[in-house]
Amino acid sequence: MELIVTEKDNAARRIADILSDGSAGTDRRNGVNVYRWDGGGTVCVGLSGHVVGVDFPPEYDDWRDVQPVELLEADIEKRATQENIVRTLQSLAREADRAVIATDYDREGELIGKEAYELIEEAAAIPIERVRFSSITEREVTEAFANPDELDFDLAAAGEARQIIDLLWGAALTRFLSLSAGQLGEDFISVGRVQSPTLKLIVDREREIQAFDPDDYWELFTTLRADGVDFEGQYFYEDEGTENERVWNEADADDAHARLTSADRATVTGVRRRTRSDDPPAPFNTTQFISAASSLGYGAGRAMSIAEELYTAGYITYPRTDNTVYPEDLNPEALLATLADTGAFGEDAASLLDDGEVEPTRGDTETTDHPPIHPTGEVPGRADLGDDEWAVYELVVRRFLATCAEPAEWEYLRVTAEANDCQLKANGKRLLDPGYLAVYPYVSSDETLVPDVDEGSELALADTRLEAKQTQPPRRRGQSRLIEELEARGVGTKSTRHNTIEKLYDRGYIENDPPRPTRLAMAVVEAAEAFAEQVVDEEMTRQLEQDMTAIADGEATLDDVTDESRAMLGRVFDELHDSREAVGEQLREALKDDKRLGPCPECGETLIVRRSRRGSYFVGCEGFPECENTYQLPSNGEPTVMTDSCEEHGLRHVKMLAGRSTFVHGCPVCKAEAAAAHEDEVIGDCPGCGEAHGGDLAVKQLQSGSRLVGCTRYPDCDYSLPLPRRGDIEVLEERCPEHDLPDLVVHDGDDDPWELGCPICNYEEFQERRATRDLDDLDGVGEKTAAKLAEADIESLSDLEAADPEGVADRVSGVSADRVRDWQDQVEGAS
DNA sequence: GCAAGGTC
Repeated sequence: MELIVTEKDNAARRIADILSDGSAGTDRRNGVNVYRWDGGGTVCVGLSGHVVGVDFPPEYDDWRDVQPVELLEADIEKRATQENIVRTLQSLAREADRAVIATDYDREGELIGKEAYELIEEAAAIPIERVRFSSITEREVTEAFANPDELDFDLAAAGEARQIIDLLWGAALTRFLSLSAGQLGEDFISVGRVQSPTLKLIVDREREIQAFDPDDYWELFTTLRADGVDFEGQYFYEDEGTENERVWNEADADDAHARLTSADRATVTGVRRRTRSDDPPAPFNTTQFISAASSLGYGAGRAMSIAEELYTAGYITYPRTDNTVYPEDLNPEALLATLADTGAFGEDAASLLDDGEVEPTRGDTETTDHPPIHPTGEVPGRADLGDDEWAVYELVVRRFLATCAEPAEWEYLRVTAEANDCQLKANGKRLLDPGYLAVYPYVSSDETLVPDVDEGSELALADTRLEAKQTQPPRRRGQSRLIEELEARGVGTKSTRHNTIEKLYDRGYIENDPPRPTRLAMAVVEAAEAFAEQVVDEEMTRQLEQDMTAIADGEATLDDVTDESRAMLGRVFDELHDSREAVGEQLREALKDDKRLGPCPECGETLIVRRSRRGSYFVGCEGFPECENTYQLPSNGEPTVMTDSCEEHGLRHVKMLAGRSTFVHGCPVCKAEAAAAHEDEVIGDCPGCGEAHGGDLAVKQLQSGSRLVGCTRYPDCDYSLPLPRRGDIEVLEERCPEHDLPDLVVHDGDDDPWELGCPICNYEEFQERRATRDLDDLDGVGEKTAAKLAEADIESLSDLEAADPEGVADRVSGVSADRVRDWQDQVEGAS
């Protein structure tokens, strides 16, 4: 029997399909898909990326028992991280008489291949070959299998060196900083070769913003008119041969303003017209896809998770790729013809075919990993996808269409004029031929109208505006700009950059969007700059890339490179040794800063977020025990202190992080004052007390900001029904015939009022809805996944909540236990 | 409970 091993299940299925000519059957072993054909003579199994990982021996597990520097001398072991897959691979290997490694054609793929190689070798003494192909098409795959090669152990060793260096630096320095600051729980302080330079990029920009000193300047605009058309003219002047719009001196600006205001005509001094072509974009790699999706309002992580779903469903190609050149195998005419038969893109695709020969654009990067992201021949209908999935799918299709289209042609018209010794200019643009813009509406095709005028003609001039402005600090980069920057600097990979940014959010290093660094992040970067400069410097990645190339080329060994790296890290620890106290103090102070709100209204000391002995959060005064002032916080979520603050109390707002149900609590003093001013309004009898006690139900507002309908005998009776956190609650005259309670209405800003109705009926409905809400409300569950889950009797969110993750993973192909746990977290977050 | 890299 021949055993074929691929990097992922999806690739295994497609390769089995090609090599078996569609005859392969599927069975499952330990919850892993195995594809079999040739009467069982050939089997194909997919890994899930790395199925083994590097780590220190267990005796190094306790952070307090081990000096971080001791990790430098520790052995590094490989251990199975995906035991089901390892077991399946090894049992198949024992049945096989030869094996073929068909993992992805890149460095990490070679290492994953070597991991499979060693696992097979451990189980059976059989020959093992390697095949390489850069896209899973019939021609490439059959050709690769007809000419098998050997595994490239040097290339795999380059990847292993990276693993070892990343683990050593990351673990040792993370432990050192965490220990020095006394942060040992889940709030440890992490650093790493990729995350720390990424964080420094954000911190450096913040430093520029903080150091920025704005300058005043003025700009002047006026309305010009010719042939009954109004257009905008902007004042400019020439200084040493360059054209300037900004006037840096107020007296000069006032002078120009006076001269333009006193003029009512301008004479055209120049007309320049030129046409320029605007080339269609290159095919999508991961970074450009994330960037385009961001202009549709999707964050990097969300865009990638939708793309993965579309890929798993078979609608688009693999979404993690650096390649921006379509492979030879891709026949754009054939794909356009397929799309031309569909409703949504039919006309656009057909129009491109009508234009004659199709020559797709090429980007700068041609790699062997995967083709650029493009639609496959399987086209979903609009009803097969949710709104977000469709929007992203349409983006991928339209990008493909755009790459097959002609350039757009623009005409630019520049008119200059003179009025009372002042020069004015107007720039117009007109779309002569839309070209690719006709199929790619994500790029603006807005025109600016400037009428056709002749040199020497007269324009009417009116409405001169003098605008006082200030130079602006550099902007914070948004997630997609950061990812583009990381790619340009060679930091991280196509598969990890978006995760790195999410990790920075999770670790409390950045907040908001565009991300800004916390005080902790500033302190971590400062500490690293002072003592372990390499770990925040992207130069470390560049050096590592060079070293890996040397290993891959046989010019250095894994030991040469890792020994040198160990020595360098050893020198970092020599420096750090004496500074442990100072570093710890700096980090602890920054951590506190991130929790400080502002002055205590009682004593003038500082209010800070604290945690009670029972684990709940509250706001207390740093003047404790002299000042015992405290404020409650909501019970759900982790509090973080935001940068914007309450004008009345000068206190920073508090946000409660609770996954999808994250919300802004605001100023705790305002909330406490509102609760104190609120009078409980009795609306009926309490059904919880029974007749004996005769408690009443009232609309209550708590200090924590929560609102509820609860019993007036609280805490003796704790009957309560939840109410929304936002908006004004109005109690109506109408009463519920069943519960004898009044209907409630919530007024929230400009939106239509929200009719809650009777609070008991409303609560019952809410629970009902929650129990039956559709599964595909969840991130990462499309219709196909929902259908597969239904076969395992999981049809609602409450079914999912009650399910055993391991059991689901065993029964449903393509769904892991971790994935199920993610979904369960989402359900919990939403309730 | 550390990293980064695969994958889901």
